[in-house]
Amino acid sequence: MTRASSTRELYARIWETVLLIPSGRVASYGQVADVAGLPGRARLVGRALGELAEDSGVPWHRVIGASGRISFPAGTAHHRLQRALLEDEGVRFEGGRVVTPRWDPDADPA
DNA sequence: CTGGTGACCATTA
DNA sequence: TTAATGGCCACCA
Repeated sequence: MTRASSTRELYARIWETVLLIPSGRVASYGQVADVAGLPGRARLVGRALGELAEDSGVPWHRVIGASGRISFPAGTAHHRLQRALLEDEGVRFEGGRVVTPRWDPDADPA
């Protein structure tokens, strides 16, 4: 495998990982980083998602903070959109926190 | 080059 | 429970 990964390649790897998250499930930025083979690089995940085009098909909304909270400030359009998309998939919230179980990459490889 | 910023996170207090 | 701290590091002025 290639070792000298460019930032673009790392982004691609992150997007591929996010694509694996099943509908109705959520994963944290750090979790995505781990699965993508980039432990400790949670911030890179957020950066990679910010580069996505609207029609990318990557389910960016299934990625939330480790605390179970949406990372966009409450009240923003981004925040409302992400929450709406998740609720449409059956993800439940309680007190601004996701209570639906996290994605388990081992149990749900695809 | 330096310094600030941030869709983060685990730890500590 | 919240707040501060240190680590992470790509990107930008």
